[in-house]
Amino acid sequence: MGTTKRGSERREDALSRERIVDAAIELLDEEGESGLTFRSLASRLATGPGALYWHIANKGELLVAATDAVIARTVAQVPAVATPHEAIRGIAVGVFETIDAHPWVGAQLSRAPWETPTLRIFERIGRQVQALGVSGRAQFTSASALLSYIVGVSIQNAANGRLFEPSVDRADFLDTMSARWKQLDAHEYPFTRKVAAQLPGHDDLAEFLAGIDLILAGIAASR
Amino acid sequence: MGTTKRGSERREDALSRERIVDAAIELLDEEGESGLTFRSLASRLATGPGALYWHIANKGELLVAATDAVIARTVAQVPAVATPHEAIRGIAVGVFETIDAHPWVGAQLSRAPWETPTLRIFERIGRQVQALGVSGRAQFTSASALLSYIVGVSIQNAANGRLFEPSVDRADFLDTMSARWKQLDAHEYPFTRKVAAQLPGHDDLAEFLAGIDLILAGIAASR
DNA sequence: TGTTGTTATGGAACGGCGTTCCATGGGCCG
DNA sequence: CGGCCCATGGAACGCCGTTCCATAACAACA
Repeated sequence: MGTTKRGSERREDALSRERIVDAAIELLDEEGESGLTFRSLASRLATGPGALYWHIANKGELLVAATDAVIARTVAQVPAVATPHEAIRGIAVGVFETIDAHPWVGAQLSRAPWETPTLRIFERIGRQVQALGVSGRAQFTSASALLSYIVGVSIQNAANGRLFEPSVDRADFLDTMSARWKQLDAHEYPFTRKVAAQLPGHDDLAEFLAGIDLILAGIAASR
Repeated sequence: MGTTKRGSERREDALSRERIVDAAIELLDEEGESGLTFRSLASRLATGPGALYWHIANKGELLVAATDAVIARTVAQVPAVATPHEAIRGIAVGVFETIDAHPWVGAQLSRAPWETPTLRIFERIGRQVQALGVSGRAQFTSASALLSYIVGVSIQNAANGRLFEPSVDRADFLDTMSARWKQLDAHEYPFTRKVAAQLPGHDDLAEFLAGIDLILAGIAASR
């Protein structure tokens, strides 16, 4: 692996771990997860696949690095607010929107759990859980329940967006889904059929935050 | 695609969608997600890769079918209990244990959301939410919050199990993780470092159920 | 400035993947 | 018995991640 050393200026177009990771993020955002290959990445950087391996061990490491770069930016941008409750909502919204904008981040978070990206989120949540006054052992429980919920819902949400072509807009998508649910077997899926009617006009982010409030209410009730 | 027709008995070793899916499940359980290839599957069924495509459109469909078979078995085996609260815990435990035993099921659930397997779980949860007395619009919110939490935590848990070789046992795993967390930067990760001490002796399933109770407490509080 | 050794590059090649193609065989119906 | 369609399975295509290695760029020293 390469450690670019010395203050001396190497060639202008020199590769570096950072340049590679940035290009990978661009590629993932533009072409989706399947658009990132060592060949496409190399061609974007005007080099060959072999050269990349001097800076990065394998594709897994590349994906972790790309995810970490994106998540680090996210947690850094969460606005400071007055109450822990609001702060947790802020983190939740940040993660939700990040994964919505970069669906590959979600997939990566569940594929490689408890890597640095996950820990960044966990840490931010944990501090606020502490600030809520949750006692010792319950801090871990509360923080990891929130983490799992936030990441879990965000992934589901982002995956939904890719169920149909990007051209299909949100209202049409919900209508299609609702119609499909209504055609399910009446005996096997009574509940799903009933709530299908609620699907159009459904606000994912609001629903998500309502879930956060549910969990926070639970934490408060059992404090 | 093939529709095996007629009551007549075809050759003894005839392929069928069902035989293929069963063999795929075996392969996934024994060799993990990367162990399932059309070639390995064909050789287990003593045929060639091309023959499989008569019964199954592509690998995605195969994975959905395999996941659905496993999840269907799971929801069918959830024991009947007295209260909706207990019933939801029962479903949660069933899903948790299924994904723990078949980690590939978890990956698949988040990759292809709102396919039949997810709907099966959603339906069971929804009925119990209804039985809890949750009112109209809140039913959807509550059921999908529970679904996301249950699937999200189960996936994280199963992924943890694959972080190290299967030979490493659970206590060693938690010790290693705890040690790693304690070495994080003191200024950037104060919370994570503090709860690292709680990691050994940590009971994932109990923690998971505690989170369920948190959410149910929240649902009850806001009913 | 010339020489030497390390750092870094990038093209070629390897094995394996999902998928497609197509020549062939088994079983039913006229 | 002959024709036909369902079903089979092996070969081939184009891609992937990764490895290998010849060689270019650069730093240090004579």
